[in-house]
Amino acid sequence: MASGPAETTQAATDSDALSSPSPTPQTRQTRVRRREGAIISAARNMFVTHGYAGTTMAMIAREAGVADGTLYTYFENKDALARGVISDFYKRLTESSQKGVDGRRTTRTKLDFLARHHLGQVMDERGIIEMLPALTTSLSDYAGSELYRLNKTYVAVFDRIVREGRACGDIPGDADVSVLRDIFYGALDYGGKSLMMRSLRDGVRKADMTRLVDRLVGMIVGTSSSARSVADRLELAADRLEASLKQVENK
Amino acid sequence: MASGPAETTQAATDSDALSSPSPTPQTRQTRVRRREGAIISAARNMFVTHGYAGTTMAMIAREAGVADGTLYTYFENKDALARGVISDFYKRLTESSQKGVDGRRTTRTKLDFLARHHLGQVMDERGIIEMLPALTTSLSDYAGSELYRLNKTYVAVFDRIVREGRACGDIPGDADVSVLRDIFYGALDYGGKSLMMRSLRDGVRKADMTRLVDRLVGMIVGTSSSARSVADRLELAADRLEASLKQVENK
DNA sequence: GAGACAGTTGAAGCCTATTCAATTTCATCG
DNA sequence: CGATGAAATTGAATAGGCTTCAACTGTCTC
Repeated sequence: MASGPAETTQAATDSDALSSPSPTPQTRQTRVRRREGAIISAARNMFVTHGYAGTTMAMIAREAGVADGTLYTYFENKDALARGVISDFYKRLTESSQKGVDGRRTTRTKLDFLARHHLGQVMDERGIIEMLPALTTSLSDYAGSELYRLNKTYVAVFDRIVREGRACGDIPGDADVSVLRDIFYGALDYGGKSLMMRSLRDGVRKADMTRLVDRLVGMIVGTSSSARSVADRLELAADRLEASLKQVENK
Repeated sequence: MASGPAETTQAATDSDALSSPSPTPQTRQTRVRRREGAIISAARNMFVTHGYAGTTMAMIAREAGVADGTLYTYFENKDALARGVISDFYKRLTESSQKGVDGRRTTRTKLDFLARHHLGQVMDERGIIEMLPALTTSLSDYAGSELYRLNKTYVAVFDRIVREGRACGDIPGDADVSVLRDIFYGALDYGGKSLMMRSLRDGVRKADMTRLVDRLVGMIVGTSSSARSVADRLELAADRLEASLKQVENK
């Protein structure tokens, strides 16, 4: 009881709260939406740091500043809450990916950006995506789920690049797009785990990431490294520099 | 109580029980080992059909024909039991992979076999490997675990093929083996999931698997499909024929 | 056959997801 | 401005599954 007029302190994560800068005239609906954001954010924090099994609903409730029971007015159960966190992740990932891809000119630089971005995001919030298998008892119900739809939307970013790249002759061969997609995302997910394991020993090595991405993208667009245009190489170098700078600034 | 002198019905999986064909003179030790096999086998069945979260220790105990408490004399807890199942899987996988690879002559046919074998095994016992993320709260404790060691032993099969292939000029380029490994297994795991999803709609398509494997292996050994030797192509065709035959015979 | 002991048992304890009756909040209306 | 009721919230009670452990059983040794 008590707890005052719900002081949603943690609500302001960064995703979609804060839309109305006015402090008082919150309608009930916006407050509810804001609280949902707080719950998802709290759940994400807990899941990322303690894993799915290691976080209790009570932990999430405490972190979100609500009572245990409140969680169940927003999500049917723990699984559904985890799915909500994954959905949120996919949405952010798709949007930022598409935005970054749109800012690149050539097929190679688009793929290069997409690969680095995917790796970075998945490594940052590792554990989010890894919850997925645990939530998917049968493939057949996953096939009809919202998560599957969101995943399809996300990988569509890659599919478009490949189709356009093929149309303008950048991507040789006639392999099915789905094959290239499997190779691309499979290698990135697996490689991301490898990179994290290695970074435990040797610290994060940008060079390792670059080697993987170069080889992978090189396998898809036919040209060997030496055949890249000067413009391409400059653009890629700029990308990498910016990424490194951003990392340095965050420290 | 009762349950008689442990009738380990389910024990005879195929892995490592049955070593002594004599029926009566079981020493206490062999009975214990056999029972451990029965428990792992029961757990595997339950995990594969109901998933990790969906199977209770009581279910496993019933399937194995033991009391709930007995499970804890063999495995510390549910997680450890799941790890035992995965260990067993890796051991069988490594052995059968190495055996198959040893029976192939060229780099390409070795890789081709390894890819198909991995895909087939992972698809058959899908869910086993997928439990892994749920059991790995922190990367750092995974790095020191038996599972990590077993995984390294398994992928060493691939590593050897690559090193030998490079030595005899079959594999061009100077990319780090770890990069190729990430691409190889990543693409197979991700592709395996894709194949299973698609097979829900269209039924299993051998052709889809072939497309993925051909492309993937082709990316590693440099030669394009047209440049393969006749002997290679014959051997590959024989492999595929035999695999298909085995499937038909099993029905 | 007695003693020792590894292996087994299953009911009890504990922890956590989930429910739900009671309470509080708040937009609306007289 | 207070009354009204729907929506939202609460947290104690419930239920179910993992894990423990004191008692028991079968086997081996002398």
